[in-house]
Amino acid sequence: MCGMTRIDLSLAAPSCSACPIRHRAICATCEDDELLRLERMKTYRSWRVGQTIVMEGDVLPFVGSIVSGCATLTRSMEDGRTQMVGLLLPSDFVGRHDRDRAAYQIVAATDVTFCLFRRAEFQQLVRDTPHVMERLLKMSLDELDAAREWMMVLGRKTAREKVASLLVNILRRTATDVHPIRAELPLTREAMAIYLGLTIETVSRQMTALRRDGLIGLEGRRGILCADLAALQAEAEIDAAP
Amino acid sequence: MCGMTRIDLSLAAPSCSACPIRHRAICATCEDDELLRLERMKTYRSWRVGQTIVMEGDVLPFVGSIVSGCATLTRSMEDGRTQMVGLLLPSDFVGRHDRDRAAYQIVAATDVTFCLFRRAEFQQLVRDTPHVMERLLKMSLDELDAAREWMMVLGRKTAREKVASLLVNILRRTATDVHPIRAELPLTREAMAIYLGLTIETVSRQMTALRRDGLIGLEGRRGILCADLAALQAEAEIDAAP
DNA sequence: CACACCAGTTGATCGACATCAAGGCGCGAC
DNA sequence: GTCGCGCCTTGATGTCGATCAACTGGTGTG
Repeated sequence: MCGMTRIDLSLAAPSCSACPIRHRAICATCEDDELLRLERMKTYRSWRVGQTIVMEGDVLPFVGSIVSGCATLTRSMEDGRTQMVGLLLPSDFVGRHDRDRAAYQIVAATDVTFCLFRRAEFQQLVRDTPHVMERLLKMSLDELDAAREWMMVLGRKTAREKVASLLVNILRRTATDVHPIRAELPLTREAMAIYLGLTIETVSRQMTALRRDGLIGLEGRRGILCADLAALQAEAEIDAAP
Repeated sequence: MCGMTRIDLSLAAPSCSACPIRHRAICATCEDDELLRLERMKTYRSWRVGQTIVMEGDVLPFVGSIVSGCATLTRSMEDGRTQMVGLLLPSDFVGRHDRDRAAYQIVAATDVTFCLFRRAEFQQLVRDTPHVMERLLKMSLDELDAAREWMMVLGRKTAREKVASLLVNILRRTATDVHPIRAELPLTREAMAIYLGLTIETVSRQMTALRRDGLIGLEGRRGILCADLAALQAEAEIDAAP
């Protein structure tokens, strides 16, 4: 931290129509005139890897979408035990339109850029525009389903299955479609451990074991390769049906 | 099951204005004229303890609210490992207005009564009535927060903390306010284990240990007493701030 | 170049919870 | 009554992942 060059990470917000998350984020169902309203409301803001965006309980005067990069939602107990409860990737929505305090700590897992709206303005938009509210509802219900899937992982899977499940998720969401498929892990081993309810050492051992068993390949610290996603899915005990 | 008397558990639906969950369920923000519309749409239906209401993947043509009793949402892996992902108590909402298949198995944990709406009709209601959609959104976001709290329990808490956390939740939601406070557990030891990612035996041992340590009292199989909820909360490592 | 530092890996040991097994208690059937 | 059956408790043993500890390789620094 000390010695880090202080820089302005605010960016001029580009046009919504050229936005990489235009068709997946909260704005997916908006018409051109509504996009104009959004463009007048929105602000882009970026954080460097490792920076804390908000602490648990802090006032969070914004809501918004991840445009690029990756951030984590975590909760901590007084003795330091920490659990990740959300992994934010591009197009994911952050914050509650009806609450002004963050229930979770939000940290930049990589350099990350958000498209933000002031809470009060966004709340008005939601009330004026039923299809935006419905979009928000749909995205919230999808997140709830993801959280429940994750509860299965945390409650019942072995360490090997947990690690395989996380890798499958990341490969599915971010992999290139060349063969073997390849993805860049947005998480350190520590963040993976916090995600999975494990320790760093166990994550590391399971990664090594999956590589030894020929299920994945490792390229440096962050690169993962997979020649047979179905085999890795089987290891994760994920139902074949998508 | 065999030999069980087959009975009709459908009930005439009473007036919404006399409904026990009138001010907490999806209808909480409805005016009188809207209640009339709901009364024309709704059907009451009951299930006996232990009955499966829907299986994972089944078509679920209804959505609705729990009026009385308790039901569980669970997911299972092919080898039989099972995790509870939702605990439904009176006023909780079940089903997605925009999906017609159940993502989870739903089972009656006690005798249970639902107030149901046909999916298509309910979806129309939601689209006609923005404040109902907002209510549904708020309830979904609250459920998401509860799921994330639960992820902390599953990922990081010890068996003792897990059991204490569950007891605190149930005492807070259903206890009488006499002293010592008292609640009826809506779950068997097995259901508690499936909720907490533990085995029956571990749940039983932790219940015994909490009783031995004077933190709770047990009355038969289902009754629990607690003279000092703050002490039990401390045991659960729940932040004091509500 | 030597050094520190950090993320990650690997090994040895420990302990919490799972597993396997036996027995208790309440309750309905006959 | 007593038999059988669910649900629960308790005990003995096993095992997976945590913990403690040492080490590696890459990167930045004086």
